[in-house]
Amino acid sequence: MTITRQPIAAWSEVHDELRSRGLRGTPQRRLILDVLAATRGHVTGSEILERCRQRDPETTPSTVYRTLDVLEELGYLQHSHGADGREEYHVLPETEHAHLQCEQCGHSSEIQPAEVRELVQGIERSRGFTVHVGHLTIAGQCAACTEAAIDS
Amino acid sequence: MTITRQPIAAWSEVHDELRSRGLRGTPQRRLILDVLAATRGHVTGSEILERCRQRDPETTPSTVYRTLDVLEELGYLQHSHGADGREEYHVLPETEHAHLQCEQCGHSSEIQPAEVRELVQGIERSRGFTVHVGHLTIAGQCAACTEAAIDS
DNA sequence: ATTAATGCAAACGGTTTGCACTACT
DNA sequence: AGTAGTGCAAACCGTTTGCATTAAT
Repeated sequence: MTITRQPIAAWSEVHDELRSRGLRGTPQRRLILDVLAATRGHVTGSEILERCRQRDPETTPSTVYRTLDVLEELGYLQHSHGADGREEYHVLPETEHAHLQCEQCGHSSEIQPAEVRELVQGIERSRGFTVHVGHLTIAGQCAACTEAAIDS
Repeated sequence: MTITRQPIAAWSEVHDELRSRGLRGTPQRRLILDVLAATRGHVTGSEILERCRQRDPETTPSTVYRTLDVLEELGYLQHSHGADGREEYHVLPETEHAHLQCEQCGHSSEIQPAEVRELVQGIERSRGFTVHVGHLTIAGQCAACTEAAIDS
């Protein structure tokens, strides 16, 4: 017997959730939700736009960005900024995590909160500053690029 | 007797340094260097532009940004991205440090490397990832804004 | 004389806006 | 019918670029 987990995010329900809040379900939003359902981790706004356009070339930036705003207000997304300064959306309810972004190759990987807990707690204790772990991006050079640099 | 420390950055010498590298000293660059000399910590590119314009309204964006590029190449500046995604220049040779940026009020304060050393070393050990501490911005809510939120 | 740097003006890229129109409820 | 959402087109903002001109060496 195979144990199948629930899909991490119940994106199919979000559409209904919208309506129950007096907002509206539209084909455009359904498409955006579909794209998000097929997305893991983090994406930029323009990436979402592009993926929507692959499926429906008519997709408009304003609609996408406005919908992302709504979804963030409802708590389905969170955004932060990557090392290049672009808006980066985090698809929830994945565990909140920080990012490690290589400035050489641009690759971005996740760090679990446990790995940064000490830091976070230290800052919260000493500064009274509440850290948004999901908004934390640590830039630098990844192992692969470091090796490549040594080899050359 | 008063002990006066050397100015942290020898900005007055940078102009000469430029020339000794075959680059050129110009009044525009001198102005930018003056502005930088009067700057502590971090500034965005557009802030530098604005400050230059206060002194010389003729200042042109391209000149400023190009000069900042040059200065960064020479190692006098470093840039990262704030929580709002804008380019943030760090004036050196201040000690390299990370930033704490409040998403409510926008205020940004510095964290010394010592405070993040454990984190940094942990990541470097476990991931082989070289962290650029000077590029690290931790977002969240500062003590003042947290209090304000509680009071209301 | 050489060539780096400037200033202009235009383009960029991602994102946001105003507004008339459409379509969900 | 009422109002949320759409699409368009234009604006936005910080930043970047090409190119002819200027000026530092």
